[in-house]
Amino acid sequence: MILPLHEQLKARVRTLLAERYDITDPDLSITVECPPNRTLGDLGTPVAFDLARRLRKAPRAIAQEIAAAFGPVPGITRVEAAPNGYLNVFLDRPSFLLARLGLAGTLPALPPRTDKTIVEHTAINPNKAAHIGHLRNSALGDTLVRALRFRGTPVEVQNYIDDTGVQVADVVVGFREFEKIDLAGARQLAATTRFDYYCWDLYARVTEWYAGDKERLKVRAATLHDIEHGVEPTAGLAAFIADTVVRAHLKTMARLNIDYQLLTWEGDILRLKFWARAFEAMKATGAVYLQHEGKHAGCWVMKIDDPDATPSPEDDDPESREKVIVRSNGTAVYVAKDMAYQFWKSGLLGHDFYYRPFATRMNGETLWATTSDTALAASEHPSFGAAAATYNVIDVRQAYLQKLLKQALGAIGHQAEADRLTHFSYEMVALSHATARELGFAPPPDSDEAKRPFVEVSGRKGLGVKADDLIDRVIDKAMSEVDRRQPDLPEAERRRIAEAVGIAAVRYFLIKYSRTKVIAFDIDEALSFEGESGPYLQYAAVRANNIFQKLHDRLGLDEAAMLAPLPSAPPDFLNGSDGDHELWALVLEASRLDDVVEQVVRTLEFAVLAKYGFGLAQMFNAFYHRAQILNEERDDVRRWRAAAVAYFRLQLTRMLDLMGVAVPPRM
RNA sequence: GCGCUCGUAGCUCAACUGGAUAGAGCAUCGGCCUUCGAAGCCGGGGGUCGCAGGUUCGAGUCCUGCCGAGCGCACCA
Repeated sequence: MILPLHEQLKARVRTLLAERYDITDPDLSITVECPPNRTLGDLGTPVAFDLARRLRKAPRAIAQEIAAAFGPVPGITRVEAAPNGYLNVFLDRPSFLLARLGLAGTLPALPPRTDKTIVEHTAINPNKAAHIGHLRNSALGDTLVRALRFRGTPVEVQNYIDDTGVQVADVVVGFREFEKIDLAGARQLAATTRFDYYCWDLYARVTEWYAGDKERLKVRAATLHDIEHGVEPTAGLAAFIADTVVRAHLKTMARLNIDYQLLTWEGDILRLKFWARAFEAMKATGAVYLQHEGKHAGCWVMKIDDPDATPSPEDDDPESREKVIVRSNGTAVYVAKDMAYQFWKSGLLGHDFYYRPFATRMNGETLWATTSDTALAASEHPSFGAAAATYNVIDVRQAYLQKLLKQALGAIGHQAEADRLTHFSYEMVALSHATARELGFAPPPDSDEAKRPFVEVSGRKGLGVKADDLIDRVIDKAMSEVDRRQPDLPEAERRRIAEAVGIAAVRYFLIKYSRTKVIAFDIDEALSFEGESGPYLQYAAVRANNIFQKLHDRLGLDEAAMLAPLPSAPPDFLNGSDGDHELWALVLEASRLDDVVEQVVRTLEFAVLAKYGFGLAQMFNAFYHRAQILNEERDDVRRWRAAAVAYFRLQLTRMLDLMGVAVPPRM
């Protein structure tokens, strides 16, 4: 872990700037970087560049003055001004490594974080099986949760269930209109088939059915009305479908080590009249007002204060600067429910759900769900909602609505909460043309679709790759690789390994791309276990494990015994006395995990985490080929190498855990 | 029409948010399994960073204008 040293370095530079140049500017930011190679230094800062104009001196001269005045700082052996003006710092290698392995000294701790943070992710309509687009959301969301927890932030993970929307209504229509299946029939079906897959196909058929005759949309409207108002038998059937599909989604996500603490059901928000509360707050603060004129006459509207969010395509008339929140018939629009939900998340609603146990989490704890039924309500439950900060993980197409949410918080007088609401936006997943062709989704040759750079996934059309199908394929492929390499292991063990490898492949694939980039999903790439892939990272960790395993098996040396003498061992080899800094470079790179996590949380760019893990694994693999441990005869060299490998393994394992990936004993 | 995002090697993507010689994977060509596992390692070839200006010690990164692509902008959800 390197961040404590960053802080020490910054503090020292700050003090020097104050002493020598009388610069006490509190917002002067001192950035600490990692120089491109170890001969230049271990940490570096371009601070002299920032001061060059202010001090009317060359950056190099400033860097030299700072270096000369630097003085002793624990953990730092040398400070140097590079010819180009960088101020570079060299660390005390042995004490750095020993402290991080817990063999000597202590690590300075960073202040604890206490602000409760809600992360909402997944939020798949509970009317069909999950597809790869949903997986991107969940993989990013879950990695965010893990990253926040890694740095000590208390997190509450929620999954929002839209059980009362048109998508569920459409499947209900399918069951009743052309399958003629009632609740009892649906139960029967759920007991005997892949219910979420069945709904996937049915949903696509309903979409086609509507397209055949627009009049049929009236059936949807009536169904939606019955669901919202609890009219049986429609409402009961809808509830059953949503419940069953949600449980299927949970199972799918659990395969990837993704789970939740609370399911928030839209139906409960409706029945508990959260919107009425939110509406009162918005009226009271003037955030919404009744429009009397123009095309929005009779509607309650909210002013859009951001001109780039003009909702009307035609022109810039005054009405286009407002968003309708309550229609002239008195019903609230879609985003209104989101506002009520968000007010609750931010602790501003003054009203709470009831809660019921829903399932058991992967760690054995209870997965809770909201309820509006007092008969189901548990008398004791953890407290939910009312967070200091919120992340909503939703794809970029919802950016406009998320902006409205933020504005609503500000408009009711809670700018601080608005500032701490983050829309974690990411681009969608489409299919590469090659994969679309392979799956039988190729668009007609001369169509507009065929000319686009990728083929769009559409749940509505049943066009896409189901999450479980992808996971099955990737695990099957991993299984055949494991069978080849580990024929002596029992089947169940090989299966466990294949699952771990498959998860690594899928999860790495889903976060390796920048979130602003559309993923043109390519099945061959997703199934690849070579090069920049999850299994590559696992493989490096497995190799590191094997070294210690072999040390134990062949020489009877366990890790502790191997490393214990190091505090009194000669440090020359780690210090690069032979001109080789490869070992130290590995240690330093491994230590950067906390720095990377900070960057990732700041920018929400999880591709950076993926690349870091890959680069670290690459560094280890190169080292592994060049340097022996088992057969190394120089005792101190062998022990320092073992120490570096131990630290690398620790850090890479932590990094993989941030992606929900485990390191198998073999693979 | 307005807004957001993207354009970097044959393909898919990076570049620590303005820093040191623009790097990886795949593909391709050539080496390395009697030494801790070849899901690996080493090396070669491959670049007008979409185009044109500008800002400054420094620009793939920032500003402006073009070109190309994607997405969004309802009294839908």
